[in-house]
Amino acid sequence: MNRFVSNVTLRLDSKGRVSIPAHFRSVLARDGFDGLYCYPALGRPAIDAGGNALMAEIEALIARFPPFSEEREQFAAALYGTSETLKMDGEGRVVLNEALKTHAGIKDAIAFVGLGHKFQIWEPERFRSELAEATEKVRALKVQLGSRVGAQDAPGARE
Amino acid sequence: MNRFVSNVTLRLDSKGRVSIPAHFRSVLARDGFDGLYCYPALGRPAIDAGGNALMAEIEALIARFPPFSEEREQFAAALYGTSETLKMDGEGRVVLNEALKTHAGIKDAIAFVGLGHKFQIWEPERFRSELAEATEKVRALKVQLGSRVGAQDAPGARE
DNA sequence: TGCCTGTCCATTGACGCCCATGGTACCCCA
DNA sequence: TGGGGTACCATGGGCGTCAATGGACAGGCA
Repeated sequence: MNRFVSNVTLRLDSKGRVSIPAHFRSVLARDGFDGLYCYPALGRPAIDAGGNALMAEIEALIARFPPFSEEREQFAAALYGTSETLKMDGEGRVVLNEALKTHAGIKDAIAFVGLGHKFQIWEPERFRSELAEATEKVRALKVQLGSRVGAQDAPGARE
Repeated sequence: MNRFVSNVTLRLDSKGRVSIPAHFRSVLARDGFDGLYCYPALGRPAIDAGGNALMAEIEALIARFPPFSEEREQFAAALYGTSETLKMDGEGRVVLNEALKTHAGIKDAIAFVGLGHKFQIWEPERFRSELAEATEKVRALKVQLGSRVGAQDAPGARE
């Protein structure tokens, strides 16, 4: 498995350290990345985190804009400029800096949320409400898809 | 046979483990997936479960949205973020985490229900009533189809 | 000198892995 | 066709390992 899936919430200790879930660590290791690449998520109170796959995706995103264009500069600043590469200690823990914690409103606990090629770091309470909202949207889309099936293409069976 | 069919109900042991029905296991093995990919079913108190085929379906759903778009992030959180890849022990058993059990209202027994390319995990009592309702719908639909069959094609298997 | 950071070790509780058992359905052979 | 044997499957339980967490200790920088 080379995707980040599932979610867990872990606590920060008195020194501000937090364990990266073992499952996520193994994905990072398979990805060949030592440490944790992360930056404040755009437009939401969370932190994007991952390894080489995430970095490559960002690079591809920025490369779509012509060199020296204003968009490119802005994207580069917003993503690269705010990125950090956190070191992991021998037990697989990291410490977030103040900027990241402030952005996500993190105090003493963290929700790790797998998103496939990357994962996000949330303040647990905020994640709960975000998840409720997201679930509602997915359900709405499912209904929409369901109404198209039969009239249009129907790839494999569907619930 | 590479489809999940039929239904059985099995019991959880004192450690919370439950055997995946041997027939389902063999389908998973043929699918080349080690373990069990699963997530809370949308809009119903059940758990969707399967292997690579199911994961590919989720991936396709998310891939419809551009990277870093808000929709994609939310969908990924709702789908990947609530997914689990459960490990199977040497005897083909898994243990469900609390989130999944709560969602489906599972206590000490499980109904495994084949749905073709995936299967669902239900609390047995709830499944009985769900099945009764579904049977009624199918009967109604069959009448409807009967008038169309011959004029139309019947698309792939469906729940 | 004092604090922050990185490294190392200890604890404990959960989980993975292994072996054992009982029951059942199927098969083979008389 | 019936009886015995066998193989597979669901289930139970023991035990070792690993993950999450807490804390001690040694540099390095201000």
